[in-house]
Amino acid sequence: MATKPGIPKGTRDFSPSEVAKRQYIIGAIKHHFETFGFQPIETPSFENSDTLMGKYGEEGDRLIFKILNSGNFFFDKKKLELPESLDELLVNSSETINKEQLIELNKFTARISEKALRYDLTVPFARYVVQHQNDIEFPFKRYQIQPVWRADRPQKGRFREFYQCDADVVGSTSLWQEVELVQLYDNVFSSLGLNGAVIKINNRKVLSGIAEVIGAKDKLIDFTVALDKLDKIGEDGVKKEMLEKGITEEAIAKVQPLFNFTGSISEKLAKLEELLATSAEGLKGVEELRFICDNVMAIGMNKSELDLDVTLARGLNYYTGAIFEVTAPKEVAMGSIGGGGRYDDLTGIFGLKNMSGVGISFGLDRIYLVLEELNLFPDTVTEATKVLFINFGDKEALYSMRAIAALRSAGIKAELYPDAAKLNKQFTHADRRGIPFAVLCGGEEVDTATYKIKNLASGEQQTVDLDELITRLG
RNA sequence: GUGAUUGUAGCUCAGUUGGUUAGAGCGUCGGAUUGUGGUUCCGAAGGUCGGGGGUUCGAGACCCCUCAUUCACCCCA
Repeated sequence: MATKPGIPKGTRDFSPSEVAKRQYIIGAIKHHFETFGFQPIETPSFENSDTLMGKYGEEGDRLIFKILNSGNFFFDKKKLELPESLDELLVNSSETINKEQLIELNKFTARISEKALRYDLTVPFARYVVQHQNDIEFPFKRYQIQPVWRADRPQKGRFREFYQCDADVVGSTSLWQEVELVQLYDNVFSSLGLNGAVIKINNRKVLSGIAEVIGAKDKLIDFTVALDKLDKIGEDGVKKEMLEKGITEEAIAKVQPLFNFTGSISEKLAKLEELLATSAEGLKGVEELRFICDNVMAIGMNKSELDLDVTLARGLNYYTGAIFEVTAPKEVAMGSIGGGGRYDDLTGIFGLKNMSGVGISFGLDRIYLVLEELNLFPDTVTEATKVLFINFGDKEALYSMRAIAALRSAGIKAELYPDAAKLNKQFTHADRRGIPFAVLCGGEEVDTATYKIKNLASGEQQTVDLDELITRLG
């Protein structure tokens, strides 16, 4: 029985035109990564589970695709033995799992699954840096464009297999890196023809400072997660959530200016400086932001905008300094198309201390959707074959093939229809492929050493010799 | 993990309070048309109505279970 064709949920097939457009974006990103001095690395699709587990929080661990041991490993009886404490879960699946059982389950899982699919590019990069530290010249600027996998429940714009395009610098705490990364964002988006991408910047130290000032230092995560939703659920919604999380009304009142945070970047910085006057860490964050923003503005931007956004709180788990996020121009409601930040202890989890990293990431899929919506893909991106030779039979095909070889040497994409099918069918094929020219070589043309070239858009056709044919298609 | 949504031809979808042989458009294939396509006309093939169970004289339609799908939340790119 034939199996019904299908692919796992959250995965996608890409058609030739989709691949062409994706390659166009990747090409632009790669080009600018390289002009900024980043070098490519690649890491395996799957890592040892130990490398990945516990690096993304409880939620993250759940979303890691685990690979079942294969081959002889799978039949190791000792490894397959299920702990007694889990028996009741097998019998009664509605039973909720308790903490001890969870630990047992994790141990069991670790025995039958020793490898897992890469969840992001940052952790494998950290592993790479530590493992190859003797061979790396620091500061190390690397870029990496590879797919990652998450056992998420897919929805609009979210997949279980998707590409990340990351550029990171490790081994330097200089804020000039942050300045450069803003420029890198600007260059890539500007070269893709995207006007008005907003590069938002914030600083983790500022967020910590705010939490310190309001006396809710232990609730930093709750506070920033709530604040991050400002443009989504509004001022009242955020306040309500903060109250629910146990942040006092008094504390919220202290940061009232943050709920209506407008003005130029320097005005915003002044406001923050005032607000954070009692927090040394907060003031440090303001200084960092000022350095980055002042220098970016002094150098100048292309077609993007820079904005200071205190509601930016993404990736709090590891960011320690600058936080970046890029949103699409306002006219397309697409949200984030890139993000990044600085993490002071990138490699600590693998035993290499004092190695600061800062990096950014491009959201390929969303950039694709934005360019599509704004009709910014150049027509040439999807152009494939330039000319199709109509097949009249083997004798004529041989004659055509000689011309095709000459055209290909001249760098022109040319091909022969493989079968001597009805002309009707061959022309239809050319149309559907979007091939702009057809060449007819029948008995007459072979005898006179000529070629009949037809422009499929206009319908015009002319009989020419080989040199003229190459000129016209070149 | 939570809450919804939708499953009918290769694709997009109709299908009336439950009623005889489940339809359309597009696509595919053939023909008009073996030296001229993208637009015309004619014809054909293509269905376990997601799966299982139930109600009924009768189920694509109603009920239960299950699987899949899409969307939102959580989280994230």
